[in-house]
Amino acid sequence: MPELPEVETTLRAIQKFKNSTIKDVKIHNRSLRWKVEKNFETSTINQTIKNLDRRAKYLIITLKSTNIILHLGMSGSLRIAKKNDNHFLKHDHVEFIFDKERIIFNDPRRFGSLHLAKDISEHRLISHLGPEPLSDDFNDEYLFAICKKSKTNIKSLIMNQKNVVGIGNIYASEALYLASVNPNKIASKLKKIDCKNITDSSKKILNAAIKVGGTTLKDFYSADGSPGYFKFKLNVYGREGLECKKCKKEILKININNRATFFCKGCQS
DNA sequence: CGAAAAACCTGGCAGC
DNA sequence: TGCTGCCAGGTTTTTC
Repeated sequence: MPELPEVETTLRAIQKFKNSTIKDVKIHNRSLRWKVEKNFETSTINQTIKNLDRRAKYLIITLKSTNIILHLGMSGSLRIAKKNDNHFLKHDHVEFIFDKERIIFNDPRRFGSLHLAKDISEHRLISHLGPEPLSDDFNDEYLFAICKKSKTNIKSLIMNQKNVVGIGNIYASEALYLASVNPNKIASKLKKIDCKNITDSSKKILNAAIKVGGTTLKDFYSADGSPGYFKFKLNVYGREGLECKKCKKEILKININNRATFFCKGCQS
């Protein structure tokens, strides 16, 4: 479900818990992507949240003596409920309970994860990650240097979190469409101007998606319950067989690395 | 070594 | 209705 804009939307919805104290933690199912460690509850209960942040698609909740690293995986979401509202949904795996409210982690496919880490940047899930796509570090010079020495296609390259974080399957197709670059193009054959178009387009598409609360395809809702509206602005994703909004040619669907990939055969030839 | 494929899970939907 | 097979927004691990 969540790529960078959806995680960012979720972060903004739970920012209000800064300076709140976690009164209780209930874990109904520890079997997420990895087993939640045994001391998770004792390390987090009665701790005050000092800060909430995002790195790549990870939510970072900083407590006094440790950090919670939360990943939503493919199908995870957070929702905020009143403390006394006992409405329980299937796949509600973890509850963080505060004075008056609860944050509930729901994840049907259980690809999400929860970890504790004293030092975030040293953690094995974080340490190898590339630059944030919205930062100045993700620019044409940087991307061009990586592309030059890569034999893989450009879509796989920008989805590889070692190269740049936060771009998943939907926004990879969308960014390359906006940049007029064919997703199957071998990275080393790209010109500098292509890289400039790709970095610019990525930032543009991610910012636009964040602005409207992410993309709701099936089941993404922000923690405050509102849906993402970006699906109405998708240019190629899920539009196979329809005509391109720019050149009127057909939008095609192909497989790259076993992932659905959409592009216009006119403007991305 | 890098790149491709399999693996982790469940649910929804198309087709029979 | 119910079964089967395929597909799904991510990332690590295994295989080639």
